[in-house]
Amino acid sequence: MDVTTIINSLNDAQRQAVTAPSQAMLVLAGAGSGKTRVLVHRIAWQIKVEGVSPHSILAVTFTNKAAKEMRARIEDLLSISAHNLWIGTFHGIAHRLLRRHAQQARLPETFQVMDSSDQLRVIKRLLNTLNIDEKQWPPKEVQWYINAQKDEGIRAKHCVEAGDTHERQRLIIYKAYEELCDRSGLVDFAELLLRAHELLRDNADVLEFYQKRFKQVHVDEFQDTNTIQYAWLRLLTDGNDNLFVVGDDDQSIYGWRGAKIENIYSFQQHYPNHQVIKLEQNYRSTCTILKASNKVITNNSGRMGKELWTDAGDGDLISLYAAFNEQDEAYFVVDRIRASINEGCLRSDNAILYRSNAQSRQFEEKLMATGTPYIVYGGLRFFDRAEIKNALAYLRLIANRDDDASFERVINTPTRGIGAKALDEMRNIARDQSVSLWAAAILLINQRSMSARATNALIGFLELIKSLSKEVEELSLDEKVKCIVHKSGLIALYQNEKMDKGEEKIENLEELVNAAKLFEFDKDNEEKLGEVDMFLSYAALEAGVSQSEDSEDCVQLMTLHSAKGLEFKQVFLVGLEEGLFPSQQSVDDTGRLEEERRLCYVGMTRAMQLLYLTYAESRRLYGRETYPRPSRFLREIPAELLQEVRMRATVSRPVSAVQAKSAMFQAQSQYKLGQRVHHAKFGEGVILQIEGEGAQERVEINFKQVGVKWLMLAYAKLDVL
DNA sequence: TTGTTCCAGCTTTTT
DNA sequence: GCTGGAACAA
Repeated sequence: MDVTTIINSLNDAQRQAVTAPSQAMLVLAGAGSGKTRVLVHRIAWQIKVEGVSPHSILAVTFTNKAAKEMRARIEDLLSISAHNLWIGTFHGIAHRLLRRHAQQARLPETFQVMDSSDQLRVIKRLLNTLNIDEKQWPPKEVQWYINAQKDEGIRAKHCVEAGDTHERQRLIIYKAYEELCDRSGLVDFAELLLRAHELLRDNADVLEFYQKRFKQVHVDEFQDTNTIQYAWLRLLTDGNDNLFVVGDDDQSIYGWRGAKIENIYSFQQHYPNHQVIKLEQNYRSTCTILKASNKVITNNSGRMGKELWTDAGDGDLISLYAAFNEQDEAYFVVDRIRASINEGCLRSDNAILYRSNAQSRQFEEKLMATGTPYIVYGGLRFFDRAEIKNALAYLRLIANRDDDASFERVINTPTRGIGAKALDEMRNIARDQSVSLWAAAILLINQRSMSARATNALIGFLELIKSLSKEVEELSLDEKVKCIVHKSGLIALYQNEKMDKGEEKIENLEELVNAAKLFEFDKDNEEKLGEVDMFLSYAALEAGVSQSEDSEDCVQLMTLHSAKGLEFKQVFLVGLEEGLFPSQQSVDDTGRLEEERRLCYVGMTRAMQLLYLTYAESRRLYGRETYPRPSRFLREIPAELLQEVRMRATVSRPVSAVQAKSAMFQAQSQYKLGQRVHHAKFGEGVILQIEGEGAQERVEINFKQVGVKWLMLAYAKLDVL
């Protein structure tokens, strides 16, 4: 293996980071500076040059996508299978540790991972049994509180008793929730992390084992780690000085869910021998885009300090469009996107980024109306869909009859005459005798206290699960799922539902069977799990095949948060208005406002070639017309880097203003209406219309061969005939 | 058990 | 102004 393949493609700073001797290292990597590249090459370097066994390397990311990408790139670079390399998300790694050491973590071998909606259900049920009013204690808030405590590493027993009644009540709920989860072997996301931390903290032998095993520990997006994640990393690397972290304080946008930028500062204290390397050369954007982004982010205080630069040219100015309203904003954006597509851009070269999900609708409508394929990221994930959760609950219940959450979920889905009353009875029995709902159901039947009809319905359900268990025993995973989905009556249930919706659900269930078929079961997995359990964990920890992963070329719509880590040729950053972006809730809190500003920075630095910023002068919000002021972030961009696409003074008379403007541009343009031109690809044609100015100037041409097209003059190389 | 009506709420989101 | 959930009636 030639070392040069690992370091040749790197710049000086990158190479320095990759080839540094083992020590604590903080790589401050600006947007588009090759962050993942450094991580991948660092790991490759350690394996190939330092002779570290892949077995001794740990790499932690935040998303499954990032983990997958990193693994693929390492395999690609080294042409080896990175199979025994531990690369995963914090949650995935924690899960693995807990499976391997369930006993020492004081968990049952069969513990189940809950996702957030499972957690919410459990909390609702808990409040119910505690006779606590949901009005006074919104389950969402309780969930938020519990997770926040766990993210800080705080157990109920650590909280100081006393305080006001509200405080005390909250603690009672937290405590009861912990007990309930322990009793039924349920682990939520935050618990995975906290438990994994406690496992290492309280078991010297386990800790020593992993400290010895992991010669090198790498962390991606370090600025997004929360208290407990960082504490866990410190335990793991304690005394070894082998923590290699990559992050960007300017891209920390998850403070609201517990991420601590401070971890970057603490790192420097906790690892006194550390080295800091800044990656400031940007390989993504034009100089103009970088200048503007740098300028915006300098308004934040307490930065580590970092300024991106590039070899690339200035590129086009940033376009600013003041829309009349949100409709007009959408028209403008879609119009520009279509123009770029006509010019040969891929649809997926275009991204519309917004602050909040609700904003996507206008753009969707306009894209739909023009027949432009698009994809909206975010929203409901595959394994979060109700029909999928129902099917998985059957699968769970068959694997483990004491899984109360699953039991409750499917006992009357589809409806089989077991109502709230019977269920209440079972819950009471289960609580009084500390048994599972399944056992309680059997006791209830034997009591003969219910009507014959209810009893029979209950017996029917238990028999169904029993017979399904038997039937499914010998089948392959996908056949199991298929059988369960049909025999449980789920398919029949959705067939009777109102046409369109039910059909989609059935399709999703079929997709689930397909996912089971494609699921690669690793027999020698380190967690020592069976195939079904492995699949269930996968369902809980991975987003899964997001909404029909059509690889069709699509315009990309997403929130600024989900755009992190991505890049696009053309970016439309929309809704730049006070109250929307920055959001209303953050304007009077400096800390939160700075996070909004980082979000803006993230958004701007996604753009490779062209950046459009738009805002609306009037916007319907919650049914009311609002007249927001342009976002303060716009004022932070130097005017010389901006070009206004529409004069603000023309608001009152939009129609005539546009006409006047187009007349004005026609006069300036080097092209004239009716002029004959030649295009390299489309051949000869005649100019029908001219619009825009500067980089945005575009013309409509009637080509002899290919018909009428809109072309951006900045791209199109036209010869006047 | 199902359908209707009424009412609150409404950033960002991965695991 | 719309959506989802809960409460209620039939």
